[in-house]
Formats: sequence, C-alpha cells, structure tokens
Amino acid sequence: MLAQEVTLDEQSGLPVSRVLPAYQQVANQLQELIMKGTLAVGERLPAEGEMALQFGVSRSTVREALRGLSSQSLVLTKRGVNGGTFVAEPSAEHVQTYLETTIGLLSVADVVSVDEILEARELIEVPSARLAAVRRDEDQLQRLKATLDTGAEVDLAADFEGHKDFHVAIMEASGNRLLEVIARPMFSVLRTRFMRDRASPEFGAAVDRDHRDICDAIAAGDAEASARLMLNHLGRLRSMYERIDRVAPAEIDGEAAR
Amino acid sequence: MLAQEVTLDEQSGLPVSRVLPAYQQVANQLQELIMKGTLAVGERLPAEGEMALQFGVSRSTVREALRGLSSQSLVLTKRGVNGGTFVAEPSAEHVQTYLETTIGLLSVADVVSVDEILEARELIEVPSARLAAVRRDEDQLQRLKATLDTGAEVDLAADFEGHKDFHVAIMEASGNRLLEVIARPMFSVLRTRFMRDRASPEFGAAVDRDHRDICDAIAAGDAEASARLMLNHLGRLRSMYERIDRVAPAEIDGEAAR
DNA sequence: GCAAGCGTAAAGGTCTGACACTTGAGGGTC
DNA sequence: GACCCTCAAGTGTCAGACCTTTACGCTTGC
Repeated sequence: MLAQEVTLDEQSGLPVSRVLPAYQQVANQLQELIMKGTLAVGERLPAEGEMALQFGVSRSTVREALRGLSSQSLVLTKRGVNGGTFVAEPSAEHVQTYLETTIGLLSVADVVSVDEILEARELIEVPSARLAAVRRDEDQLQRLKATLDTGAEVDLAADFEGHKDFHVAIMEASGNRLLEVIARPMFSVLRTRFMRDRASPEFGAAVDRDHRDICDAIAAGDAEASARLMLNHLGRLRSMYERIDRVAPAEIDGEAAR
Repeated sequence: MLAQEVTLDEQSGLPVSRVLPAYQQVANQLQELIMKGTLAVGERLPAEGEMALQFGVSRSTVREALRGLSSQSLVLTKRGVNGGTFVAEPSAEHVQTYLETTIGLLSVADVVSVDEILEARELIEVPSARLAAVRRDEDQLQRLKATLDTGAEVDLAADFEGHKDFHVAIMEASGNRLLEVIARPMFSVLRTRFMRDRASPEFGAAVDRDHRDICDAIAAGDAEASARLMLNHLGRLRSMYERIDRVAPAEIDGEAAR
C-alpha cells in the first residue's frame, strides 16, 4: 500500500520516475518528524521491527531508510540492550566532515575552482581576524600563540597542519561558530589538493612571520591591523597556490575557470 | 572475515566500539574509491549481487552501504535494464540542500545562534555586492532587476521569496559559486525560522527601497557604494530579526548564546 | 553489605533465497 | 517504417532465521 504513494517531481516536467522507493518514503517521513521537532534530540525511535510494522514495510526497508538518515548524521544507532536508533544531536563536526568531502569533490570536478575557494577564504578570514582582535579572550589568545611554537621543525606535512591550526584558532576566537564550520573544510580541501607542498623554505619562513604579526595584532586588540595583515597573508598564499596550480595542473585542466 | 577488521577510534581513548559494521566498511571503501577518482564520475558500479560477492558479504549489506552513499549524493541508483548504481556527479544543489537542513538543525538546537547566521551573512554578502558591481554581465544584471519587479503585491510569503531571489541573484553575479552554495542555505534557514514574518508594511517598503538602491549601484558598477548599501541593508534586517526573536523566542530560550 | 562475575534478553547486524517491479532493448507484426 | 510485445537485467521488497553486542540484574563469594 505504501508503495503506491506517488510524489511527482514538481520542478521539472520531465518524466522522472514518479514512484519513490519505500525506503525513501520512510526516510522522508522520519526526517520530517525530526526536523519538525516531533522527535526530540536524543529521543529513541521504536525498534526496527516495530517501525516496520508501523510503516507496513519489512525490516530491511526500514533499515535502508535508517542507513540513509544515519549517514546524514540525523540519527545514530547503538547495539546491545537499550540500544536502538536515536535522534542525533546536531553537531558542527558532522557538518564539517561532510563539507570537507563535498567541497573536495566539487573542486576536483571543477564545479568550483581553486580560485573561488581562495577568494571565499579571503572574504571570511579577513573579517574573522578583525572580530578575533576584539572578541578573543585570554584562553583563545593562548591557544593561538601555541600554534606558533613550531619554530625550527621543517616537516612539510606537519607544517601545513600547524598552519591550519593557526587559522582555525583565529576562527574560534572570532566567536562565530558558523564561520568556523564553513571555513575549516576549505583549509582541508586546499591541503589535500596541494599535499605536495612545493613551497620553498623561504616561503615557509614568510608564512611564519605573517602568522606572528597577525597574532601580535590580535593580542593588541588592533582590529584593523589584524584584518590588513590577514589580507596580505592570504594574498601571499594565493599567489603561491596559483603558481603551484599552474606548474602542476594535476588531474583536470580542460576549461579554465571563467 | 570482513567482520573481523577493526578500526580503532584514534582521537579519543574512550571505549568506542571498535568493530565497524560491515555495511559501514563497505561504504567506506566505496567512498574512498570515489574520492580518489578510481571510480570516475558517471561510471557504473557492479550490480549489487556482484559487489556482494566481491566484498564477501550479503546483498543486503551492500544495499545498506549504498543507501548511505546515495543519501550523501555520492552515488545514484537507477532501476530497470541498464539500471544500476552510478558515481554521481558532484553538484552544488546537493550541497545546498544538505546545508539547508543541517544549518537549520544547528540553529534550532542552538549550536549556532541566529545572530551568528546574520553575522556570517554580512561577512559574505557585503563583499559579494562589491564583487557583483565589478563582475556582473548584462544578463545577470537583468535577472537582478527582474527580482525587483514585484512592486505592488503584498503576499507575505511570496514577498520573502522575492527578497531571497534578490540576494541570490547578487551572489550569482559575484561570480563565486562557492559563496552562493554557502549563503543560500542561510537565507532558507532564516526564512524557515521567521516564517511568521511579522514585518510591518513600512518595513517591507524600506526593504524594497534598499534593494533598488543596491541594484542601481551594481548597475553603475560602483563597488564601494554597493558594499556600503548592502551593509546598511543587512543591518536593517538584522535589527528586525532580533526584534522578532525577542518578541517570540519560539521553542528554545534557555541559555542564551554566549 | 558489597564487589566481582555470570546469564540473559532486547535490539541491532547479517545472511539466504525468493519474488515483484521497472525499464530499455530487441524482435516481431502490421 | 511505426508500433507493440516480450524479455531480461537489475533494483526494490519481503519473510524469516540466526549471530553479535551489551546493559541490566541476579547470583555468588568474600
């Protein structure tokens, strides 16, 4: 009976198959319940067998629906006694993980160019530095300083990691978690895409100097200087990424970004 | 045999169950193949039964894995002859849809406050307006103007939709698709959260005036004026959202955002 | 009385094998 | 040559069984 329900695709008049699979319908219904708040965060859904009865489908169908929801981090499942399926608590990490893989794919597929990522990063990080200068508390400042302490080591990969930490620390200090959620995956994508890290030693030194300057400005609470220095810093990074991208156009290269 | 593979959780020493379910392992392996590009976009995976053999698990297990991947828009399945599972082409829409639901959840769960969304919006939209003024082509300008043509009508919901279109058109004209992907879901969340739309008629008129002014500045190619006007405009919106939020604290209210 | 150990049952995880439904392709008919 | 029909590959769905995990509670022993 459930299989008869149809949901026509209203956007396109194209003959897209009109019958949604049962597992999809179940997933949709559950998702709606969760989004509407009918099912509260942390609440336990009925057991799989029970839901199968309620929806009038088999347990396998329910399970397929749940797999979809859980891979979107809408629910999580636990085994054992008192196990079951629970409405997951929304968390920034989930979103970040997802964005990381997705922006990565978009970038590899050339749906967005490296240039666009860098530009977006500038847009977000410059004002973040400004905010951080004003809002950072002592704790955050300490954590920011800690990311600079990697003075003499020259391990390329670890170096990149350290740089990422610096930028993440600033986003944290900006006091806007949404910005962090958005910007963080962008670092990761850039890192993955430029893992080779052909940067010269002098370049690394320049980056370190930039970081120190920015940190000082933030410590001093100088919003404008922080923003200005961050802008310069990102400009430097940008030219490096562009050079690398030109030298080693990796997989894709066909049509250059508009 | 597959069930014996273990993946210990390296981040936390906490006793998180160390055996990943088979469907999870299968999903992980497939995901990796896709991300690495071993499986090209559009390529067809083996039939479910075949994969079951290859992985040494049952077909149901493979299906559960596929459901997870498909709900992340990594693959899509078609039925019938020549049906099967295909590596999905990454698309901005998928990301937007996902972000919309997730940011919505984060907002409802108070992981990010409305204030943070508004602030992030400011950060992204103000520079976007600046970019749009410089980069927009004639086509984009026409589409932007078209969103203004809704002069006399006063349908509240449709009104909001029109406002959204205006802002989306600007993001498009900014020439940075990543910004669009990020900002668009934020509108949607705000819209959903303030569906009631208690805005007074005068307020709507002021918004319309703002939009026209911004549009003019973009048409004139005046980057700084565009940015300035957008900043003012968002400030106006912000104060409205804040007023609404204060008057009708809806579901949540407990601990105010830090 | 309390701590350690064991059993148990609820719930998810996995398997098997069967059948239904969808849909393009190829062949047959007019 | 256009239309229809059949077929087969592959996904969708089901039923029912058994395995595995794990917290709770009972028993046992000190």
